Amino acid sequence: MSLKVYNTFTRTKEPFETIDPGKVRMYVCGVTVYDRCHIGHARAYVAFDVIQRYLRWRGYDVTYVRNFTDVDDKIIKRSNEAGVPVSELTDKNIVAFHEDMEAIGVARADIEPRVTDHIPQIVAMVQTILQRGHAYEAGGDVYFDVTSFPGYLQLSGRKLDDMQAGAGERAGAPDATPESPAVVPIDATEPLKRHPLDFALWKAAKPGEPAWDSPWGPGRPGWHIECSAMSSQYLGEVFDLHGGGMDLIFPHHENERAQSWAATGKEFVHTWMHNGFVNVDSEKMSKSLGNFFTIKDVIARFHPESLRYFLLTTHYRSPINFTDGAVEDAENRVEYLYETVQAARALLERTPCDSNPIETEAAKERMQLAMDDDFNSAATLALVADAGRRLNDALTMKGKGIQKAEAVATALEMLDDLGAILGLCQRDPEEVLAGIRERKLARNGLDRALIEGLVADRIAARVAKDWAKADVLRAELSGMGVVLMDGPEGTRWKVA
RNA sequence: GGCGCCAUAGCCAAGCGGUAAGGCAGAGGUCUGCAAAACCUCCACCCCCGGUUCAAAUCCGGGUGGCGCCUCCA
Repeated sequence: MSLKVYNTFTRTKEPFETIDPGKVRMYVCGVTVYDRCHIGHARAYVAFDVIQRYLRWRGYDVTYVRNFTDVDDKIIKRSNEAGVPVSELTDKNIVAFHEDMEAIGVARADIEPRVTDHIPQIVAMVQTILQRGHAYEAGGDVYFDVTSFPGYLQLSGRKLDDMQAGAGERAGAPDATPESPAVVPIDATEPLKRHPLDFALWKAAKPGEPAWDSPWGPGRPGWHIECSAMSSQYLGEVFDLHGGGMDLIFPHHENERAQSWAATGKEFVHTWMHNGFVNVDSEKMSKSLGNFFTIKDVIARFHPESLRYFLLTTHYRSPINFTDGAVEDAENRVEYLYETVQAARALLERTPCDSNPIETEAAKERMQLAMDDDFNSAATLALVADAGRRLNDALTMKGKGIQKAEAVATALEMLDDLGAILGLCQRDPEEVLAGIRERKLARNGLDRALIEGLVADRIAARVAKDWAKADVLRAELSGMGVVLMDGPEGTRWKVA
Protein backbone atom coordinates (compact mmCIF):
# COMPACT_ATOMS: atom_id res chain seq x y z
CA MET A 1 0.00 0.00 0.00
CA SER A 2 1.39 3.31 -0.94
CA LEU A 3 0.26 6.88 -0.93
CA LYS A 4 -0.63 8.24 -4.34
CA VAL A 5 -0.80 11.93 -5.04
CA TYR A 6 -2.01 13.75 -8.11
CA ASN A 7 0.73 15.96 -9.48
CA THR A 8 -0.45 18.89 -11.57
CA PHE A 9 2.91 18.99 -13.30
CA THR A 10 2.69 15.46 -14.69
CA ARG A 11 -1.10 15.39 -14.76
CA THR A 12 -1.07 11.96 -13.19
CA LYS A 13 -1.48 10.33 -9.83
CA GLU A 14 1.98 9.26 -8.73
CA PRO A 15 3.39 7.20 -5.89
CA PHE A 16 4.46 9.71 -3.29
CA GLU A 17 8.18 9.75 -2.66
CA THR A 18 9.94 12.25 -0.48
CA ILE A 19 13.27 13.87 -1.14
CA ASP A 20 14.55 13.00 2.33
CA PRO A 21 13.27 9.74 3.77
CA GLY A 22 10.47 10.31 6.22
CA LYS A 23 10.40 14.06 5.78
CA VAL A 24 7.89 16.18 3.89
CA ARG A 25 8.55 19.80 3.18
CA MET A 26 5.42 21.54 1.94
CA TYR A 27 4.55 25.07 0.97
CA VAL A 28 1.05 26.34 0.39
CA CYS A 29 0.38 29.78 -0.98
CA GLY A 30 -1.25 31.81 1.73
CA VAL A 31 -3.58 34.76 1.50
CA THR A 32 -3.01 38.26 0.30
CA VAL A 33 -4.25 40.08 3.35
CA TYR A 34 -6.28 42.90 1.86
CA ASP A 35 -9.66 41.59 2.99
CA ARG A 36 -11.52 38.96 4.96
CA CYS A 37 -11.26 35.36 3.83
CA HIS A 38 -14.05 33.83 1.78
CA ILE A 39 -15.23 30.24 1.53
CA GLY A 40 -12.86 29.61 -1.35
CA HIS A 41 -9.99 30.21 1.04
CA ALA A 42 -11.71 27.90 3.50
CA ARG A 43 -11.72 25.13 0.93
CA ALA A 44 -8.10 25.50 0.05
CA TYR A 45 -6.83 25.61 3.60
CA VAL A 46 -9.11 22.85 4.85
CA ALA A 47 -7.91 20.67 1.99
CA PHE A 48 -4.26 21.22 2.78
CA ASP A 49 -4.95 20.96 6.49
CA VAL A 50 -6.28 17.45 5.96
CA ILE A 51 -3.33 16.63 3.73
CA GLN A 52 -0.93 17.87 6.36
CA ARG A 53 -2.72 15.95 9.12
CA TYR A 54 -2.73 12.77 7.10
CA LEU A 55 0.94 13.00 6.19
CA ARG A 56 1.79 13.33 9.87
CA TRP A 57 -0.49 10.42 10.72
CA ARG A 58 1.35 8.47 8.06
CA GLY A 59 4.47 9.07 10.08
CA TYR A 60 6.13 11.79 8.04
CA ASP A 61 8.01 14.58 9.71
CA VAL A 62 6.20 17.47 8.06
CA THR A 63 7.36 21.04 7.77
CA TYR A 64 4.43 23.11 6.58
CA VAL A 65 4.97 26.67 5.41
CA ARG A 66 2.09 28.96 4.52
CA ASN A 67 2.84 32.59 3.84
CA PHE A 68 1.09 35.92 4.19
CA THR A 69 1.46 38.28 1.26
CA ASP A 70 1.28 41.61 3.00
CA VAL A 71 2.36 44.00 0.28
CA ASP A 72 0.83 44.23 -3.18
CA ASP A 73 -1.32 46.44 -5.41
CA LYS A 74 -4.64 45.47 -3.87
CA ILE A 75 -3.38 46.04 -0.35
CA ILE A 76 -2.05 49.46 -1.26
CA LYS A 77 -5.29 50.36 -2.99
CA ARG A 78 -7.38 49.19 -0.06
CA SER A 79 -5.25 50.98 2.48
CA ASN A 80 -5.53 54.23 0.52
CA GLU A 81 -9.30 53.89 0.23
CA ALA A 82 -9.67 53.22 3.93
CA GLY A 83 -7.13 55.81 4.89
CA VAL A 84 -5.23 53.44 7.13
CA PRO A 85 -1.58 52.47 6.99
CA VAL A 86 -0.76 49.30 5.09
CA SER A 87 0.58 47.61 8.19
CA GLU A 88 -2.60 48.30 10.13
CA LEU A 89 -4.71 46.77 7.38
CA THR A 90 -2.52 43.73 7.00
CA ASP A 91 -2.15 43.12 10.73
CA LYS A 92 -5.90 43.26 11.13
CA ASN A 93 -6.51 40.81 8.32
CA ILE A 94 -3.89 38.40 9.59
CA VAL A 95 -5.65 38.31 12.94
CA ALA A 96 -8.94 37.75 11.12
CA PHE A 97 -7.38 34.96 9.06
CA HIS A 98 -6.29 33.15 12.20
CA GLU A 99 -9.74 33.56 13.73
CA ASP A 100 -11.44 32.15 10.67
CA MET A 101 -9.03 29.25 10.35
CA GLU A 102 -9.21 28.36 14.01
CA ALA A 103 -12.99 28.34 13.78
CA ILE A 104 -13.00 25.82 10.96
CA GLY A 105 -10.34 23.68 12.58
CA VAL A 106 -7.42 24.57 10.34
CA ALA A 107 -4.18 24.25 12.28
CA ARG A 108 -1.51 26.89 12.04
CA ALA A 109 1.32 26.14 9.69
CA ASP A 110 4.71 25.44 11.22
CA ILE A 111 6.03 28.62 9.67
CA GLU A 112 3.88 31.55 8.52
CA PRO A 113 6.26 34.05 6.98
CA ARG A 114 5.27 37.56 5.95
CA VAL A 115 6.66 39.05 2.78
CA THR A 116 7.61 42.33 4.41
CA ASP A 117 9.87 40.45 6.81
CA HIS A 118 11.81 38.97 3.90
CA ILE A 119 12.70 41.87 1.67
CA PRO A 120 16.49 41.29 1.88
CA GLN A 121 16.08 37.68 0.79
CA ILE A 122 13.85 38.76 -2.07
CA VAL A 123 16.31 41.41 -3.22
CA ALA A 124 19.09 38.86 -3.09
CA MET A 125 17.13 36.42 -5.20
CA VAL A 126 16.31 39.08 -7.78
CA GLN A 127 19.99 39.91 -7.97
CA THR A 128 20.89 36.30 -8.53
CA ILE A 129 18.32 36.00 -11.29
CA LEU A 130 19.71 39.14 -12.94
CA GLN A 131 23.27 37.88 -12.65
CA ARG A 132 22.33 34.61 -14.23
CA GLY A 133 20.86 36.46 -17.17
CA HIS A 134 17.17 35.69 -16.71
CA ALA A 135 15.95 39.18 -15.95
CA TYR A 136 16.50 42.77 -16.96
CA GLU A 137 16.16 46.12 -15.33
CA ALA A 138 14.04 48.85 -16.88
CA GLY A 139 13.32 52.15 -15.24
CA GLY A 140 13.66 50.91 -11.70
CA ASP A 141 11.58 47.79 -12.41
CA VAL A 142 13.12 44.37 -12.81
CA TYR A 143 11.39 41.95 -15.17
CA PHE A 144 11.78 38.25 -15.62
CA ASP A 145 12.67 37.29 -19.17
CA VAL A 146 10.36 34.38 -19.94
CA THR A 147 12.10 33.60 -23.20
CA SER A 148 15.22 32.72 -21.23
CA PHE A 149 13.58 29.73 -19.60
CA PRO A 150 12.98 26.89 -22.07
CA GLY A 151 10.68 25.18 -19.59
CA TYR A 152 8.37 28.14 -19.18
CA LEU A 153 4.65 27.19 -19.30
CA GLN A 154 5.37 23.50 -18.77
CA LEU A 155 3.42 23.50 -15.52
CA SER A 156 0.27 24.99 -17.01
CA GLY A 157 0.74 23.15 -20.30
CA ARG A 158 0.54 26.14 -22.57
CA LYS A 159 2.60 27.52 -25.37
CA LEU A 160 4.04 30.99 -25.63
CA ASP A 161 2.61 31.49 -29.11
CA ASP A 162 -0.88 30.47 -28.03
CA MET A 163 -0.79 32.83 -25.12
CA GLN A 164 -0.13 35.76 -27.39
CA ALA A 165 -2.81 34.72 -29.84
CA GLY A 166 -5.23 34.45 -26.95
CA ALA A 167 -4.52 37.93 -25.71
CA GLY A 168 -5.62 39.42 -29.02
CA GLU A 169 -8.79 37.38 -29.09
CA ARG A 170 -9.78 38.27 -25.58
CA ALA A 171 -9.40 41.96 -26.19
CA GLY A 172 -12.45 41.67 -28.42
CA ALA A 173 -14.56 39.89 -25.83
CA PRO A 174 -18.28 40.81 -25.77
CA ASP A 175 -18.06 42.82 -22.58
CA ALA A 176 -15.35 45.02 -23.97
CA THR A 177 -16.07 48.60 -24.93
CA PRO A 178 -13.74 51.07 -26.60
CA GLU A 179 -13.53 53.03 -23.37
CA SER A 180 -12.88 50.03 -21.16
CA PRO A 181 -11.53 47.02 -22.96
CA ALA A 182 -12.08 43.68 -21.29
CA VAL A 183 -8.37 43.26 -21.03
CA VAL A 184 -6.09 46.13 -20.37
CA PRO A 185 -3.36 45.85 -22.98
CA ILE A 186 -0.44 44.65 -21.00
CA ASP A 187 1.92 47.11 -22.62
CA ALA A 188 -0.10 50.06 -21.40
CA THR A 189 0.56 49.37 -17.73
CA GLU A 190 4.05 47.99 -18.06
CA PRO A 191 5.45 49.49 -21.27
CA LEU A 192 9.03 48.55 -20.50
CA LYS A 193 8.49 44.82 -20.83
CA ARG A 194 10.16 43.09 -23.73
CA HIS A 195 7.65 40.26 -23.91
CA PRO A 196 3.99 40.47 -22.88
CA LEU A 197 4.44 37.54 -20.52
CA ASP A 198 7.48 38.93 -18.79
CA PHE A 199 6.57 39.74 -15.22
CA ALA A 200 7.89 42.03 -12.53
CA LEU A 201 10.32 40.69 -9.96
CA TRP A 202 10.71 44.14 -8.50
CA LYS A 203 8.53 47.20 -8.95
CA ALA A 204 9.79 50.74 -8.66
CA ALA A 205 7.85 52.64 -6.02
CA LYS A 206 5.37 55.26 -7.02
CA PRO A 207 4.94 58.24 -4.71
CA GLY A 208 3.23 57.30 -1.46
CA GLU A 209 3.70 53.58 -1.88
CA PRO A 210 5.51 51.40 0.62
CA ALA A 211 9.08 51.02 -0.56
CA TRP A 212 12.36 49.41 0.35
CA ASP A 213 15.81 50.31 -0.87
CA SER A 214 17.31 48.12 -3.53
CA PRO A 215 20.09 48.20 -6.10
CA TRP A 216 17.46 49.44 -8.58
CA GLY A 217 16.13 52.20 -6.39
CA PRO A 218 13.25 52.22 -3.92
CA GLY A 219 10.57 49.70 -4.70
CA ARG A 220 8.76 46.56 -3.65
CA PRO A 221 8.62 42.91 -4.66
CA GLY A 222 6.60 41.76 -7.65
CA TRP A 223 3.76 39.37 -7.02
CA HIS A 224 5.43 36.00 -7.48
CA ILE A 225 8.92 36.40 -6.13
CA GLU A 226 7.97 36.24 -2.46
CA CYS A 227 6.96 32.61 -2.63
CA SER A 228 10.17 31.61 -4.39
CA ALA A 229 12.27 33.47 -1.85
CA MET A 230 10.46 32.34 1.27
CA SER A 231 10.03 28.72 0.23
CA SER A 232 13.74 28.40 -0.47
CA GLN A 233 14.62 30.04 2.82
CA TYR A 234 12.52 27.70 4.94
CA LEU A 235 12.40 24.55 2.86
CA GLY A 236 15.53 24.68 0.77
CA GLU A 237 16.03 25.07 -2.95
CA VAL A 238 14.10 21.90 -3.66
CA PHE A 239 11.15 20.63 -1.67
CA ASP A 240 8.34 18.09 -1.81
CA LEU A 241 4.92 19.66 -2.08
CA HIS A 242 3.67 22.98 -3.30
CA GLY A 243 -0.02 23.71 -3.18
CA GLY A 244 -2.68 26.29 -3.76
CA GLY A 245 -5.88 26.95 -5.64
CA MET A 246 -6.28 25.90 -9.25
CA ASP A 247 -6.25 29.50 -10.35
CA LEU A 248 -2.69 29.85 -9.16
CA ILE A 249 -1.32 27.41 -11.70
CA PHE A 250 -1.04 30.26 -14.14
CA PRO A 251 0.51 32.69 -13.78
CA HIS A 252 1.58 32.48 -10.15
CA HIS A 253 3.04 29.01 -9.90
CA GLU A 254 4.33 29.03 -13.44
CA ASN A 255 6.24 32.18 -12.60
CA GLU A 256 7.48 30.90 -9.26
CA ARG A 257 8.85 27.87 -11.00
CA ALA A 258 10.60 30.02 -13.59
CA GLN A 259 12.15 32.28 -10.95
CA SER A 260 13.35 29.46 -8.74
CA TRP A 261 14.81 27.68 -11.71
CA ALA A 262 16.50 30.87 -12.84
CA ALA A 263 17.99 31.37 -9.40
CA THR A 264 19.21 27.82 -8.79
CA GLY A 265 19.07 25.88 -12.03
CA LYS A 266 16.86 23.35 -10.26
CA GLU A 267 13.29 22.14 -10.55
CA PHE A 268 12.24 23.40 -7.13
CA VAL A 269 9.04 21.44 -6.53
CA HIS A 270 8.54 17.70 -6.75
CA THR A 271 4.76 17.59 -6.54
CA TRP A 272 2.35 20.37 -7.40
CA MET A 273 -1.09 20.15 -5.84
CA HIS A 274 -4.09 22.31 -6.65
CA ASN A 275 -7.55 22.38 -5.14
CA GLY A 276 -10.73 22.99 -7.13
CA PHE A 277 -12.96 26.00 -6.81
CA VAL A 278 -16.03 26.70 -4.75
CA ASN A 279 -19.02 27.66 -6.85
CA VAL A 280 -22.10 29.25 -5.39
CA ASP A 281 -25.43 28.11 -6.72
CA SER A 282 -23.52 26.65 -9.66
CA GLU A 283 -21.96 29.95 -10.57
CA LYS A 284 -18.51 31.21 -9.97
CA MET A 285 -18.35 33.11 -6.74
CA SER A 286 -17.70 36.79 -7.34
CA LYS A 287 -18.43 40.06 -5.71
CA SER A 288 -20.19 41.41 -8.78
CA LEU A 289 -22.67 38.52 -8.84
CA GLY A 290 -23.47 39.15 -5.21
CA ASN A 291 -22.81 35.53 -4.33
CA PHE A 292 -19.66 36.20 -2.43
CA PHE A 293 -19.44 34.76 1.07
CA THR A 294 -16.87 35.33 3.74
CA ILE A 295 -16.09 32.59 6.22
CA LYS A 296 -17.22 34.90 8.99
CA ASP A 297 -20.67 35.32 7.45
CA VAL A 298 -21.15 31.64 6.80
CA ILE A 299 -20.11 30.47 10.24
CA ALA A 300 -22.48 32.95 11.81
CA ARG A 301 -25.33 31.07 10.12
CA PHE A 302 -23.92 27.57 10.18
CA HIS A 303 -21.66 25.93 12.69
CA PRO A 304 -18.02 26.17 11.56
CA GLU A 305 -17.69 22.41 11.63
CA SER A 306 -20.66 22.15 9.27
CA LEU A 307 -18.74 24.25 6.77
CA ARG A 308 -15.71 22.05 7.22
CA TYR A 309 -17.72 18.85 6.81
CA PHE A 310 -19.37 20.25 3.70
CA LEU A 311 -15.99 21.09 2.18
CA LEU A 312 -14.82 17.51 2.70
CA THR A 313 -17.78 15.91 0.94
CA THR A 314 -16.16 16.43 -2.45
CA HIS A 315 -12.65 15.41 -3.47
CA TYR A 316 -10.34 18.39 -3.15
CA ARG A 317 -9.55 18.61 -6.86
CA SER A 318 -13.15 18.77 -8.07
CA PRO A 319 -15.27 21.87 -8.01
CA ILE A 320 -17.72 22.02 -5.12
CA ASN A 321 -21.07 23.75 -5.22
CA PHE A 322 -21.93 25.83 -2.19
CA THR A 323 -25.63 26.09 -1.39
CA ASP A 324 -27.41 26.62 1.91
CA GLY A 325 -29.05 23.24 1.48
CA ALA A 326 -25.75 21.46 1.11
CA VAL A 327 -24.33 23.05 4.23
CA GLU A 328 -27.55 22.28 6.12
CA ASP A 329 -27.18 18.65 5.13
CA ALA A 330 -23.62 18.73 6.41
CA GLU A 331 -24.81 20.35 9.61
CA ASN A 332 -27.33 17.58 10.17
CA ARG A 333 -24.57 15.03 9.80
CA VAL A 334 -22.35 16.90 12.23
CA GLU A 335 -25.24 17.04 14.67
CA TYR A 336 -25.82 13.30 14.28
CA LEU A 337 -22.17 12.54 14.91
CA TYR A 338 -21.91 14.67 18.03
CA GLU A 339 -25.15 13.33 19.49
CA THR A 340 -23.73 9.87 18.98
CA VAL A 341 -20.38 10.73 20.51
CA GLN A 342 -22.08 12.35 23.45
CA ALA A 343 -24.15 9.27 24.17
CA ALA A 344 -21.14 7.01 23.75
CA ARG A 345 -19.02 8.97 26.16
CA ALA A 346 -21.79 8.98 28.72
CA LEU A 347 -22.06 5.22 28.50
CA LEU A 348 -18.32 4.66 28.76
CA GLU A 349 -18.20 6.87 31.80
CA ARG A 350 -20.62 4.51 33.49
CA THR A 351 -18.98 1.40 32.11
CA PRO A 352 -15.35 2.04 31.24
CA CYS A 353 -14.05 -0.42 28.69
CA ASP A 354 -11.21 -0.89 26.25
CA SER A 355 -11.75 -1.08 22.53
CA ASN A 356 -11.14 -4.14 20.45
CA PRO A 357 -7.70 -3.60 18.90
CA ILE A 358 -8.27 -6.03 16.05
CA GLU A 359 -11.28 -4.11 14.86
CA THR A 360 -9.80 -0.66 15.31
CA GLU A 361 -6.69 -1.72 13.42
CA ALA A 362 -8.81 -3.01 10.56
CA ALA A 363 -10.63 0.32 10.53
CA LYS A 364 -7.34 2.18 10.35
CA GLU A 365 -6.38 0.13 7.33
CA ARG A 366 -9.62 1.03 5.60
CA MET A 367 -8.96 4.67 6.34
CA GLN A 368 -5.46 4.43 4.97
CA LEU A 369 -6.75 2.81 1.82
CA ALA A 370 -9.14 5.69 1.25
CA MET A 371 -6.75 8.48 2.14
CA ASP A 372 -3.81 6.95 0.28
CA ASP A 373 -5.81 7.50 -2.88
CA ASP A 374 -4.92 11.15 -3.32
CA PHE A 375 -6.40 12.16 0.03
CA ASN A 376 -9.91 11.01 -0.79
CA SER A 377 -11.89 12.71 1.95
CA ALA A 378 -15.22 11.86 0.35
CA ALA A 379 -14.45 8.16 0.51
CA THR A 380 -13.21 8.60 4.07
CA LEU A 381 -16.49 10.23 5.00
CA ALA A 382 -18.19 6.98 4.03
CA LEU A 383 -16.11 5.34 6.76
CA VAL A 384 -17.20 8.04 9.18
CA ALA A 385 -20.80 7.20 8.35
CA ASP A 386 -20.06 3.55 8.96
CA ALA A 387 -18.42 4.27 12.31
CA GLY A 388 -21.34 6.44 13.35
CA ARG A 389 -23.82 3.73 12.46
CA ARG A 390 -21.80 1.09 14.30
CA LEU A 391 -21.66 3.31 17.32
CA ASN A 392 -25.40 3.88 17.41
CA ASP A 393 -25.96 0.23 16.79
CA ALA A 394 -23.80 -0.64 19.79
CA LEU A 395 -25.48 2.02 21.89
CA THR A 396 -28.88 0.44 21.36
CA MET A 397 -27.70 -3.12 22.08
CA LYS A 398 -29.77 -4.74 24.75
CA GLY A 399 -28.16 -6.21 27.87
CA LYS A 400 -24.64 -7.67 27.95
CA GLY A 401 -23.03 -4.72 29.76
CA ILE A 402 -19.38 -5.43 29.02
CA GLN A 403 -19.95 -6.65 25.49
CA LYS A 404 -21.96 -3.55 24.76
CA ALA A 405 -19.37 -1.24 26.30
CA GLU A 406 -16.64 -2.83 24.24
CA ALA A 407 -18.63 -2.41 21.06
CA VAL A 408 -19.21 1.23 21.93
CA ALA A 409 -15.58 1.84 22.82
CA THR A 410 -14.46 0.22 19.59
CA ALA A 411 -16.76 2.20 17.35
CA LEU A 412 -15.97 5.42 19.20
CA GLU A 413 -12.29 4.88 18.66
CA MET A 414 -12.88 4.32 14.96
CA LEU A 415 -14.75 7.58 14.79
CA ASP A 416 -12.01 9.37 16.74
CA ASP A 417 -9.30 8.07 14.43
CA LEU A 418 -11.17 9.26 11.37
CA GLY A 419 -12.06 12.55 12.99
CA ALA A 420 -8.45 13.25 13.86
CA ILE A 421 -7.50 13.09 10.20
CA LEU A 422 -10.47 14.98 8.82
CA GLY A 423 -10.62 17.47 11.67
CA LEU A 424 -14.14 16.43 12.65
CA CYS A 425 -15.65 15.31 15.95
CA GLN A 426 -12.77 16.81 17.89
CA ARG A 427 -14.78 19.33 19.88
CA ASP A 428 -16.88 19.24 22.98
CA PRO A 429 -20.24 17.73 21.99
CA GLU A 430 -22.22 19.97 24.36
CA GLU A 431 -20.79 23.10 22.83
CA VAL A 432 -21.17 22.01 19.24
CA LEU A 433 -24.74 20.84 19.76
CA ALA A 434 -25.61 24.09 21.51
CA GLY A 435 -23.95 26.05 18.72
CA ILE A 436 -25.91 24.20 16.08
CA ARG A 437 -29.17 24.65 17.96
CA GLU A 438 -28.69 28.40 18.34
CA ARG A 439 -27.93 28.78 14.65
CA LYS A 440 -30.91 26.70 13.62
CA LEU A 441 -33.18 28.76 15.85
CA ALA A 442 -31.81 31.94 14.34
CA ARG A 443 -32.10 30.67 10.77
CA ASN A 444 -35.71 29.70 11.34
CA GLY A 445 -36.59 32.82 13.29
CA LEU A 446 -37.57 30.81 16.34
CA ASP A 447 -37.74 31.96 19.92
CA ARG A 448 -36.13 29.60 22.35
CA ALA A 449 -38.06 30.73 25.42
CA LEU A 450 -41.35 30.17 23.61
CA ILE A 451 -40.34 26.68 22.57
CA GLU A 452 -39.12 25.77 26.01
CA GLY A 453 -42.43 26.93 27.45
CA LEU A 454 -44.40 24.72 25.09
CA VAL A 455 -42.11 21.79 25.77
CA ALA A 456 -42.64 22.26 29.52
CA ASP A 457 -46.42 22.37 29.04
CA ARG A 458 -46.28 19.15 27.09
CA ILE A 459 -44.18 17.44 29.71
CA ALA A 460 -46.79 18.39 32.27
CA ALA A 461 -49.55 17.02 30.04
CA ARG A 462 -47.66 13.76 29.63
CA VAL A 463 -47.14 13.42 33.34
CA ALA A 464 -50.91 13.83 33.71
CA LYS A 465 -51.31 11.30 30.90
CA ASP A 466 -53.33 13.84 28.99
CA TRP A 467 -52.26 12.40 25.64
CA ALA A 468 -54.63 14.53 23.62
CA LYS A 469 -53.13 17.73 24.95
CA ALA A 470 -49.61 16.39 24.61
CA ASP A 471 -50.24 15.58 20.97
CA VAL A 472 -51.69 19.01 20.27
CA LEU A 473 -48.55 20.59 21.71
CA ARG A 474 -46.39 18.22 19.70
CA ALA A 475 -48.21 19.21 16.55
CA GLU A 476 -47.82 22.87 17.35
CA LEU A 477 -44.08 22.51 17.89
CA SER A 478 -43.79 20.33 14.84
CA GLY A 479 -45.40 23.08 12.81
CA MET A 480 -42.62 25.38 13.96
CA GLY A 481 -40.02 22.86 12.85
CA VAL A 482 -39.23 21.61 16.32
CA VAL A 483 -39.00 17.88 16.89
CA LEU A 484 -39.47 16.26 20.26
CA MET A 485 -37.70 13.20 21.52
CA ASP A 486 -39.18 11.46 24.54
CA GLY A 487 -36.68 9.28 26.30
CA PRO A 488 -36.23 7.53 29.61
CA GLU A 489 -34.36 10.51 31.02
CA GLY A 490 -36.84 13.12 29.84
CA THR A 491 -37.85 14.97 26.73
CA ARG A 492 -35.29 16.56 24.44
CA TRP A 493 -36.06 18.81 21.51
CA LYS A 494 -34.24 20.08 18.51
CA VAL A 495 -34.82 22.11 15.41
CA ALA A 496 -35.33 19.95 12.34
C1' G B 1 -8.57 31.29 -30.54
C1' G B 2 -5.35 28.12 -27.05
C1' C B 3 -5.04 24.77 -22.74
C1' G B 4 -7.68 21.71 -19.39
C1' C B 5 -11.59 19.48 -16.40
C1' C B 6 -16.28 17.17 -15.82
C1' A B 7 -20.96 14.18 -17.22
C1' U B 8 -22.71 7.97 -12.01
C1' A B 9 -30.03 6.92 -8.74
C1' G B 10 -34.94 12.49 -7.28
C1' C B 11 -30.49 15.47 -5.05
C1' C B 12 -25.16 15.40 -3.32
C1' A B 13 -21.03 12.14 -4.15
C1' A B 14 -16.96 7.88 -4.26
C1' G B 15 -15.16 4.76 -8.14
C1' C B 16 -8.92 4.85 -12.01
C1' G B 17 -10.10 -2.76 -16.24
C1' G B 18 -13.17 -7.58 -12.89
C1' U B 19 -19.01 -6.91 -12.65
C1' A B 20 -21.99 0.22 -8.94
C1' A B 21 -19.06 3.20 -1.45
C1' G B 22 -21.53 6.68 1.43
C1' G B 23 -25.05 10.72 2.63
C1' C B 24 -29.89 13.20 1.88
C1' A B 25 -34.81 12.28 0.19
C1' G B 26 -38.39 8.03 -0.48
C1' A B 27 -40.79 2.93 0.84
C1' G B 28 -41.36 -0.99 4.49
C1' G B 29 -40.01 -2.68 9.49
C1' U B 30 -38.25 -2.69 14.94
C1' C B 31 -38.85 0.57 19.00
C1' U B 32 -42.70 4.18 21.03
C1' G B 33 -48.96 6.17 24.77
C1' C B 34 -48.48 8.64 19.78
C1' A B 35 -44.09 10.37 17.77
C1' A B 36 -39.09 11.56 17.11
C1' A B 37 -34.24 9.80 17.31
C1' A B 38 -31.67 5.35 16.44
C1' C B 39 -31.18 0.73 14.04
C1' C B 40 -32.66 -3.07 10.03
C1' U B 41 -34.38 -3.93 4.88
C1' C B 42 -35.38 -1.98 -0.08
C1' C B 43 -34.12 1.71 -3.86
C1' A B 44 -28.90 2.89 -10.42
C1' C B 45 -26.01 -0.95 -14.93
C1' C B 46 -23.05 4.75 -14.90
C1' C B 47 -24.95 11.29 -21.32
C1' C B 48 -24.94 9.19 -26.73
C1' C B 49 -22.33 6.35 -30.82
C1' G B 50 -18.32 3.36 -32.27
C1' G B 51 -13.70 0.62 -30.86
C1' U B 52 -9.93 -2.27 -27.68
C1' U B 53 -10.45 -6.49 -24.13
C1' C B 54 -12.23 -12.92 -21.74
C1' A B 55 -14.04 -8.57 -19.01
C1' A B 56 -15.17 -1.08 -19.36
C1' A B 57 -18.73 3.50 -15.34
C1' U B 58 -13.50 2.81 -15.63
C1' C B 59 -8.98 2.54 -21.74
C1' C B 60 -9.20 4.75 -27.14
C1' G B 61 -11.90 7.66 -31.07
C1' G B 62 -16.18 10.68 -32.31
C1' G B 63 -20.49 13.31 -30.70
C1' U B 64 -23.70 16.15 -27.16
C1' G B 65 -24.01 18.98 -22.71
C1' G B 66 -21.76 21.67 -18.47
C1' C B 67 -17.49 24.23 -16.37
C1' G B 68 -12.58 26.31 -15.44
C1' C B 69 -7.99 28.82 -16.81
C1' C B 70 -5.56 32.09 -20.41
C1' U B 71 -6.72 39.16 -16.37
C1' C B 72 -6.50 40.24 -9.57
C1' C B 73 -8.31 35.68 -7.56
C1' A B 74 -8.07 29.78 -3.10
